Amino acid sequence: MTDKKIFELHADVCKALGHPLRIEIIDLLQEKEQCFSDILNETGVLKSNLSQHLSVMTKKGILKTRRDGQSSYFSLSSEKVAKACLLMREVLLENLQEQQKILHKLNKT
Amino acid sequence: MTDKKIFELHADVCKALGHPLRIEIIDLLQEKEQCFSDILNETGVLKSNLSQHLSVMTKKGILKTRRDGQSSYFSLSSEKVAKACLLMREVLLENLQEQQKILHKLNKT
DNA sequence: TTAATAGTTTACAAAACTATAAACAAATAA
DNA sequence: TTATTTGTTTATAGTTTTGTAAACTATTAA
Repeated sequence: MTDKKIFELHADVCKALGHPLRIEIIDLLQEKEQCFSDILNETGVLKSNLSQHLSVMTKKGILKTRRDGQSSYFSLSSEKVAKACLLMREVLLENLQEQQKILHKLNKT
Repeated sequence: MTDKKIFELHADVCKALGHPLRIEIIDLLQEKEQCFSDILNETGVLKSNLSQHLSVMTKKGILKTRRDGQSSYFSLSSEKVAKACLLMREVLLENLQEQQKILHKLNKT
């Protein structure tokens, strides 16, 4: 497989995390598998919209899904997804702190 | 800060990784800081396009940039960016292997 | 069988993203 | 100063993503 193809697929995986609702879903799934209706209640979006976002993440290999009777269950495909997501959160929080520091310094002068 | 806002900012950081060229750039910067023209030579895109993509990542706190004379230098803002990116790459590669296994099984039957 | 529940898929308009080209700005060289 | 190099910004057209609504499928209940 060419590097170019790897970059595309890698970007696709990252892109699958690049939406606020999908980040919220990843957060919900950190602890344990959840069923569709629970995620629906928790997030409060339209069911069609939720289904689409879950589908995006499942297709890119971020989530696993299984059906049990009438319910669909979703979970993180790998511990690594959770870890990567946590690292990105930390990068964000560190940047926010950095910005706060700069603002604080500006206020002092 | 509300959870909703955190999800948005977190998604923004992830989204900043969600493009093949930007993944390629992250790869280039793993080892060490690089200047604009080196990245330009390595990637072979238009300079305006490269500048835009570098700007996206810098604005979202993925990259740091500094100017030295005529040259601009870019580097990863944090070791955590590299680690998160590596984890996502591993998720991708594991998924690809999984798909290969399934294909292999199908061919056997 | 018929109705109800739980999700998924499709269609489509609005919004966001991307690549190209052209204009622009800053630093160095002539 | 004027020209050149290095990179940034802006404008724009084409593409992709997104949210809503409606149609659809599969499972369970009556």
